[in-house]
Amino acid sequence: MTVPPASQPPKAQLIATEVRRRIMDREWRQGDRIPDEADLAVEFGVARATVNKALQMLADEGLLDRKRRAGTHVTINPVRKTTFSIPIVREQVEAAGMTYSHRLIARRDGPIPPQIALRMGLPPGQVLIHLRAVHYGDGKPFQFEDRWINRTTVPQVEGADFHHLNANEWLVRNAPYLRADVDFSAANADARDARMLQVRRGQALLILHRTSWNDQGPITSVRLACHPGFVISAAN
Amino acid sequence: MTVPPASQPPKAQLIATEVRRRIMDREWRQGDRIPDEADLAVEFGVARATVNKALQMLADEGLLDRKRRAGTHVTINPVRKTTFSIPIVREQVEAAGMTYSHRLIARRDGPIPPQIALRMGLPPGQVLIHLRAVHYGDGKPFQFEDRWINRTTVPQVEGADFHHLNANEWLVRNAPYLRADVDFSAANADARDARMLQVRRGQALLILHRTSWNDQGPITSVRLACHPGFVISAAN
DNA sequence: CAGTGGTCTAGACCACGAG
DNA sequence: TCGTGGTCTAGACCACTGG
Repeated sequence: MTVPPASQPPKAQLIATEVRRRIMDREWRQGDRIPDEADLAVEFGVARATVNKALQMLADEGLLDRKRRAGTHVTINPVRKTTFSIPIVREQVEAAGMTYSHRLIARRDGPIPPQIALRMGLPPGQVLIHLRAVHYGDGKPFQFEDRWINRTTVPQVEGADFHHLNANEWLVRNAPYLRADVDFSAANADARDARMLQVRRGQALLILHRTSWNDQGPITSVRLACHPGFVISAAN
Repeated sequence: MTVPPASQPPKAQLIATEVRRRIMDREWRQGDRIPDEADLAVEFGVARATVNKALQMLADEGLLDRKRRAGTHVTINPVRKTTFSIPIVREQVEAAGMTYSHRLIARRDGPIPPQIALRMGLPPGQVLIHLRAVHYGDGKPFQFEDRWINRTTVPQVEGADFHHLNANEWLVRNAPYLRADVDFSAANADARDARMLQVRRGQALLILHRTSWNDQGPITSVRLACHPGFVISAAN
């Protein structure tokens, strides 16, 4: 594969693309072992480190399996990883050309229910800060948030005012996390969901549960009930 | 007594961890500019390339913003990217300790509805292969699949028998894709969903839409209706 | 313009694990 | 055991973009 003159894309990218093409075109088939880095470096006329970078990218994508000594193989079941980012509600609303607003419904201390305790890895009944809020786009409910915040790991939370800056944005700016779990599910709107989101009871809602930790322990766990029509997209 | 050097984690990892710690501990705050690669290389006693690798990892995580000339800054809104992989149904069922089976309900040609046409970027009404199948765990419905396959980009599909190997696995092995879209939403079970999944009408279902392309065009577009209780998890 | 990250190289040593 | 990928280095040139 020759690269005519000065190439715009980085060589590692070009090599990755070429390898992808060979896989797509079945020159290298599922399960096949491909040439080792040194050989490819010679073929492409680059340093081995460059080939290494290209192949690592493809391995990250899930297209290649790499093992020392065993070499690099085309993945049998190329179940590719997909990445997405949970959008900040406000940004999502504004991206849709609507005006964002939110309303803090309640903020009080309370004992965490078992399900939340399980998610956060805390003893059930431990008292955390409990928030409820609704996010609006052009005045229409967009997302209903039910959140628990652990003051042990985020002591500064005591002074935070969530009426103007919403909890998510405050946390994101004031309590960096190391790790987070997210899961998606569906649920029929219960009475409260229905009231908050102004939908009928039983309406199918996309539910997002998210829990985050720092090195001290769990920071926050939130259940987001999304208005129908809300869609989470990802690509790759 | 000499110190056994043998550092298990790669230096780039250690540096990434240390930088993460400095951000967590607010030594470097949101928006701050951090020292440039050359300085960090001196501080940590490594080559600049090693620092570069570490910082790129953190930038990929969304923790740092890097720009030429402007330097590296701690992200203001550290909205971190999350990665997940759509599990192969069979693997998911088996991971739960259940026995997987599936049933092909229908396979026939048909014109694609507008919504699918939009997703695939094909003209509405174009005739594709239309499949319906149900995936079971221990004989109980787990997922209901409604799929369209484009024989133009996957001519080999004509000879495929989806009774024994399900369409997803056949495609994954026989039609490598370059790009895929996924989205999540929620819907109330309609009559067909309810029948296929053996749930009551109106039950909230997690819906997954997935469309994939190769260099020839769209390969397949599928709607997966998941049995209640089904959860998609991601982490970071 | 010049400082900063982006990329590449040639060479080296090492760790893992298949055979 | 020893081939293969994992990682690191020191040095270099380049591309972008802020000031």
